[in-house]
Amino acid sequence: MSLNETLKAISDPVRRQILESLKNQSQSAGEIAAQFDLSQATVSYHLKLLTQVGLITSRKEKNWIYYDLNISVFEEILAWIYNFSKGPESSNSEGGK
Amino acid sequence: MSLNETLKAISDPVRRQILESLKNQSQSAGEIAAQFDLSQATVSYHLKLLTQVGLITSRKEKNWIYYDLNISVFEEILAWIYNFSKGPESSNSEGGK
DNA sequence: AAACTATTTAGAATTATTTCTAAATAGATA
DNA sequence: TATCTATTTAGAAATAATTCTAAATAGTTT
Repeated sequence: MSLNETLKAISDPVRRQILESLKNQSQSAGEIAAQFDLSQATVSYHLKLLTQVGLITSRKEKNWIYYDLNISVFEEILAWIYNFSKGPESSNSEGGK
Repeated sequence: MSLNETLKAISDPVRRQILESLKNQSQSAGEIAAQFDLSQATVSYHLKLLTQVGLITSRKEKNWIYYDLNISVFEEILAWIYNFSKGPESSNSEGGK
């Protein structure tokens, strides 16, 4: 997915908390939702967004849908940031209407 | 400034383009604004936001206000991301209403 | 001082994101 | 099959972010 989408995804505190929660173990949608003072539907919306952007993956098991962190996507963000500490060969983050 | 604010700041494509433009040279508000198809006021709003978050600094010189990139703030973002590739000693991104 | 230049501030309009409730799916169990 | 459980989808309401125009600042130049 695009860097733009990825950065937007991690710019929300609820979504970051979801990622951090998944850092230690795989969890079902319900288990994740239980950690928030938000409706299940709202958490489901955030999970969908994180999935679209590739930051998490999901797998169905019995009655539950388990979510897992997908660390590899962070590399894209790192690459963008490294561009600033490195030389002047400029990068290019789409956008700028 | 907070990680939350910083991530929100870089989640906007216009602001990322400003950062990238400042990567190579210091520029005045007008020079920066000229690169966008947006009003000067709008660009000024983005510059203010980036300044608040510490990603850029400004200095007045004659009739102009020059902006400079402040790379050090990126470290905070890097630290957050590194937490995922590293062990399980969990971090903590405020938020989660 | 008056006029000019560069930029910001205010406030409103527009657009996007988040959240909620209610209903829909889809699979599991009785 | 009927019912139950976990989760998602739809659509509306609430909140937040972006953008604009017009006016305000502040410092320069004549």
